[in-house]
Amino acid sequence: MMTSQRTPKLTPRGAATRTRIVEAAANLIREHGAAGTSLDDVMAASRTSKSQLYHYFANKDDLLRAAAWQQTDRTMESQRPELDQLDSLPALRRWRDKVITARDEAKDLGGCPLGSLANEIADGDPQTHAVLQKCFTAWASPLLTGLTTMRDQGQLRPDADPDALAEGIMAALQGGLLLSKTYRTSRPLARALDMAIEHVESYSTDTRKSVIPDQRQEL
Amino acid sequence: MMTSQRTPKLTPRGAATRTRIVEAAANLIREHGAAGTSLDDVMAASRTSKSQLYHYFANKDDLLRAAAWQQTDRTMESQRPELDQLDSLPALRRWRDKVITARDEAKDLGGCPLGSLANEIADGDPQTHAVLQKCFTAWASPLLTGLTTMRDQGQLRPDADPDALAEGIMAALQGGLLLSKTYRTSRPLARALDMAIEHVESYSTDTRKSVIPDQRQEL
DNA sequence: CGAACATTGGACCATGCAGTCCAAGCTAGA
DNA sequence: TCTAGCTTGGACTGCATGGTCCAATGTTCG
Repeated sequence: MMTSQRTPKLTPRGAATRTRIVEAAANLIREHGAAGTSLDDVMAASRTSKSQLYHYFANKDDLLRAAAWQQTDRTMESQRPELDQLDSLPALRRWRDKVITARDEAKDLGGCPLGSLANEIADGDPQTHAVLQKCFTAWASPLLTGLTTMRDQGQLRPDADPDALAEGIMAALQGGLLLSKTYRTSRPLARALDMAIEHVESYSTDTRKSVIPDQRQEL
Repeated sequence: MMTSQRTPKLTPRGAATRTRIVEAAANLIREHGAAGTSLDDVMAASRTSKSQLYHYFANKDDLLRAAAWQQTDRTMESQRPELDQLDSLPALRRWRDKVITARDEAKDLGGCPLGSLANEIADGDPQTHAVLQKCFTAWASPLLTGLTTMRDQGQLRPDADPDALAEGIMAALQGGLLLSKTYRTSRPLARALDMAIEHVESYSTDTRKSVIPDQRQEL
């Protein structure tokens, strides 16, 4: 009822097939985009038949939505455990490192699978559009939680807006991934994330490393 | 020879037709993406026939490349004159305002036409990929120039890296546009650009408004 | 004028695609 | 065991798409 329209009984075998389909679709979409992935491709990659696709999903859009969820889960999973404990500047930096490493390892695959989808789907089906929003929000949620904790614990000044900070980090992440995908280097992503984290740091109450670090040297 | 393979004579009439095609293609791509734009759509929108398309362009990819250039030109044009004078913090803020206003006005159209293309084309034809890189570089170039000037004039500390700063701003811009497209508000874009500009500001030598603005209030 | 050549119209083709349909196989519970 | 319904195979349809081809029509220039 969430991703599929009716919810047939779903025996173990059926559930396994459904999972195989979604994972295959998510992989293909990550590599070739939604428009570049045909149902025949999904069939081949998941060793299923057309009737199976349409047994478990209402249509291609429905499958796309399921794949988006899957991709979100997978992405977040790949950033754990760091993702779940983003409540200090060092923790943010560790997460940054993990994100960059992940990109390096999967460099041949495009940038952010969610970003690609969002760009591609943005118009079209409003239902799918809503799913994309939720995916982004889910992804950003640990960030928001961590930043809120930091502020409440006094690591960040009271006037720090966790919501704005989290959104800034997400934007840096997405933009960095896009540029990294285009230029085929992790450098843009690294710079963007550093920028975002320094931005958080500028709200830090720890004056030891508050901004204007070595301003002395050029006075 | 730049976008088209052979370069036939190109009489005034031919040049006009070619232009009509490219502009129509760029518009359609901005709205529906590259994959979502068919040659028939382009034909209809530009009032041309298929033989005309293939007379002026080798294939769809070739047309896509031409449209990317066109879109870059158009985007940069829409940000002038601010774009050409990004050599101070106030100038950067004026540019920011213009970018956000532009997005507000064309809210129904997707985010960054170049970003969408980059995301879509990233794999596929390496020639097209190269064009996308050049487009981004061209767009960022005024930014780089301005930041370099700022550093050389002493507005920014000597250890400021104009290249890194420019890339950070571009990432914020792209990511902000993507999120704004997804959430249908300019807020993410505004926040991302503010973050990037504050980042530049953190390298400012003007101590009057160097970061840690009103840290007093919570001590 | 007449010959190159740029330009245009539009029929045509092969292919790939999403989506439909029905009959056959499998499984679980009564 | 028997049956209801979950599960699967795969042929088939209708359509859109990128790309080809050729003949007709302008246009330029010697």
